[in-house]
Formats: sequence, structure tokens, C-alpha cells
Amino acid sequence: MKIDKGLIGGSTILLILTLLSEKDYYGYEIIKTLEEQSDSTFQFKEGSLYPVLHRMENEGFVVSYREKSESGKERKYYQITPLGQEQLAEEKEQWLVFSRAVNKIALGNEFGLAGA
Amino acid sequence: MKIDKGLIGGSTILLILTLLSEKDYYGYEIIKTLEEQSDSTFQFKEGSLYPVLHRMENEGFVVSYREKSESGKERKYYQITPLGQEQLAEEKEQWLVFSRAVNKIALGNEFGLAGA
DNA sequence: TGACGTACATAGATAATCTATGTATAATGC
DNA sequence: GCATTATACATAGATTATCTATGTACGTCA
Repeated sequence: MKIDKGLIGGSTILLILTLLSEKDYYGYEIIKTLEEQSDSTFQFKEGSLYPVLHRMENEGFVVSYREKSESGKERKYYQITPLGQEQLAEEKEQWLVFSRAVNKIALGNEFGLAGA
Repeated sequence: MKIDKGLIGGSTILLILTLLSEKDYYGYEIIKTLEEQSDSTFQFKEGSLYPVLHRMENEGFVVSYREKSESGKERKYYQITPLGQEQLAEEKEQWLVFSRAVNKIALGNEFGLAGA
């Protein structure tokens, strides 16, 4: 199933910051990891992800550094900052409030229990 | 808490069609109902909602008719169509898949159980 | 009579993403 | 040896979406 873009857009930063709170990732790795962990629900294209990462760096949520992989290809790694940690907490809270509200109205379910 | 616009945008049609699947609503009533049922999580402005309703009518998800209220004010009621019913089912399914994927990654929870 | 709530509508600014394209190297298959 | 695919970055431009601001109009209440 193709998920509507509008739905995905609002959660992109939450998803990226979640990954980065565990370890440093490079852009391409984020795309592959989100695709795998979501069972292909999320299939970001480079053109969608890289500008978001640049914006996040601009806003101080992440910092980046370049490093060569074993294969010799250069990668640009992103690391979450304390400000990014705060943002992550904020976005997670917003997601909870938001998804609970949608579930209540659209599924008639106050507790955010989706489909269980 | 102010919920990010991006998050809300993708679910607008799902929410509206859910209400309309129960009874006919007029625009202003949709705004008030979503605000009330979501404990003020959703606070749509007219400028945001009316263009969406017009678009939905354009796409055949709803039809509209005008009717005077007891007070004499004219209202424009929206009614869901069979195509709108299909769209509602589709959007509900998408919401389930999407929210489950976000919950799995961001909350480490495979079943979409948010905060319980 | 003035303020507020109801009820509709749209123009224009703003913001966001996606499509398409480009570069470059490594690995794989034939 | 050569072509294709995967990896890995980047950006311009088109498209699309929403929000802000504004306008109209009527009813009600103080």
C-alpha cells in the first residue's frame, strides 16, 4: 500500500531523531534502516531525505562529520545534539497526543490502541 | 501543546470523512466537533478547512446542499458519497499501517499501543 | 450600538515535499 | 573487459499544501 505523503511528512524528523538517539547514521543508511524497520512502509528517496537532514543541521538538531568507510566511499555521518534530544522528546510527545486524538475520532478508541 | 502542522495535514480528510460517515455536517460544525472530540488537539481555522471541503467535493468524496437553520442563517451541508466511503476505508487502512510503523520505530512498540 | 459568535469564502504568502537529474565509486554479473 | 546495480552524496525546479489575513453578513446579548 502506498501511504499518503502528507501523513508521512509530519513524522519524518521524529523518525530520524529516534534513529540518531541510538547511534550516528549517514543519510543513505537512514533511508535503508527506516525502510527495513517499517517493513517498507517508509521508502524515502534521497531527494526527500537529504534536504531534511540539511535543515535539521541548520536548526542545530544534528551535527555532521565525514568519514571514509572500509570500502573507501566517503560518508557523511549525523550526530544528535542536546537540542536535538529536546526536540525528539517534544516530537514524541506531540505524536502521542496527535495519534491518540486521531484514534479516538477515526477508530472510536480513546487509548491509541490501533488494530489490536 | 501546539501540534505540528505537518502531522495534522495528512489526517484531515480521514477525520472529516469519519464525521460525515455518521451524519451530514456543515463546515463550521466540523471545526467545532473536531475541536471538542479531540480535547482541543485539532483547532482548524476556516481558511484551512473550507478549501479542503471544496477539494473533497471536486474529487467526488462529498456532495453539498444549502439549508437554512432555525436561526435563519444559511448553512452548507456536506454528505459523504459512495466514493467517499471507499476513500474513508482506504485512509483508515493507511492510518493503521502508518501509525503502527511510527509506533514501532519511535516508541519501540509493534502493536500501535501508544502510551498505555 | 458595539462586541461576539456563527457561517461562508478566497487571495496571496509561505513552506514543504517530490521528481528529476547529476556526479562518483564499488561491487557484481556476464 | 564491460555493463549494470548498489552505494552515497547533492540540488534545481515544479508541484502541492496549508496558513494568514481579510472580507461579507446575520443573530444575539449586554
